[in-house]
Amino acid sequence: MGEPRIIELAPRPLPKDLTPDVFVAECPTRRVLDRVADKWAVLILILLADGTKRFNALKRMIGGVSQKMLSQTLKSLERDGLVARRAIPTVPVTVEYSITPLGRTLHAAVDPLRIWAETHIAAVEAAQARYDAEQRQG
Amino acid sequence: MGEPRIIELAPRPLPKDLTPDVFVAECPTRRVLDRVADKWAVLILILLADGTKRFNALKRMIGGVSQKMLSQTLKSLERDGLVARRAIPTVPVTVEYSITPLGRTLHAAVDPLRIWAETHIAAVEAAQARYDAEQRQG
DNA sequence: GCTATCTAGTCTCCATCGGATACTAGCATA
DNA sequence: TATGCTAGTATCCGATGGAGACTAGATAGC
Repeated sequence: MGEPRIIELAPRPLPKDLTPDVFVAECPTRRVLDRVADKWAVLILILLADGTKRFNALKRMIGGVSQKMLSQTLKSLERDGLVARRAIPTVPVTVEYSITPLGRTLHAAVDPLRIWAETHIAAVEAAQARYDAEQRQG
Repeated sequence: MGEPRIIELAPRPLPKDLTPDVFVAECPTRRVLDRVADKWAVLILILLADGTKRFNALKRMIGGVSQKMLSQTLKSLERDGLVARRAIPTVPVTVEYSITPLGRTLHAAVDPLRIWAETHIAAVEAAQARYDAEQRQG
């Protein structure tokens, strides 16, 4: 239990061919997609793209995130090379998280998701209302 | 347990202001982002954007998906108005799933994620190897 | 002097989530 | 008669995620 899963070196079955394919469960790209299609990762990346932030600042800005998930997600993002962690030996110690160049390329792919949610929210809620009404009398 | 969670009409606290903000846990846009930043939803949308498909076809194409998650995710996507379900009364019954116009707008926002995973996989794996090596020697 | 507070987490407990497996119906095929 | 097809559902159990207590070491307040 001292070892969080992300530290474990998972046995990595080599892909049969060299074409990356997210639809193959064992493909490394699929593992990356699994990690990246994650609400906390998306929210953290969007915030850090806007500037370096400290742990508790992120915690305050992301409504509903637990310390455990924030800590876990940041560690994964750091391992994936998307986020950089810098500990400053003050008392108490402060830790700064910033986005890396690689992380910035992912942010470009991820921010449209936030935009989409914010612009199409009305259409989604309308669809849900329609669906629920049909279910009740259907 | 007969009622899956997506059917429940969750008590929906009204947002204090009218600005959608995914960082607020109670904001409807956040709920949408939570649903949409999901690996199965992403993979299903990408496949259906390419053409109408049947349940078992999707199951075969998406490596590692369980029937339960496929069925649940399709139902959610249908409720959100992103996917249309058509049951054809053959024997045995066949069911066709297709993407809606709204779903197509989301697909445009989601496909870059797949592209990103497939193009940056090498950089991510390199970062992971670097991180793991550092961890081992402290 | 004693207590509270700040930081960035970790630890433990528990509810929920997701995966594996078995099962359903009704007809076609071997 | 047994087997397979369809599109799921029911059930069990392990993995995941959230709530809250707890850690260190220095500082500020009473």
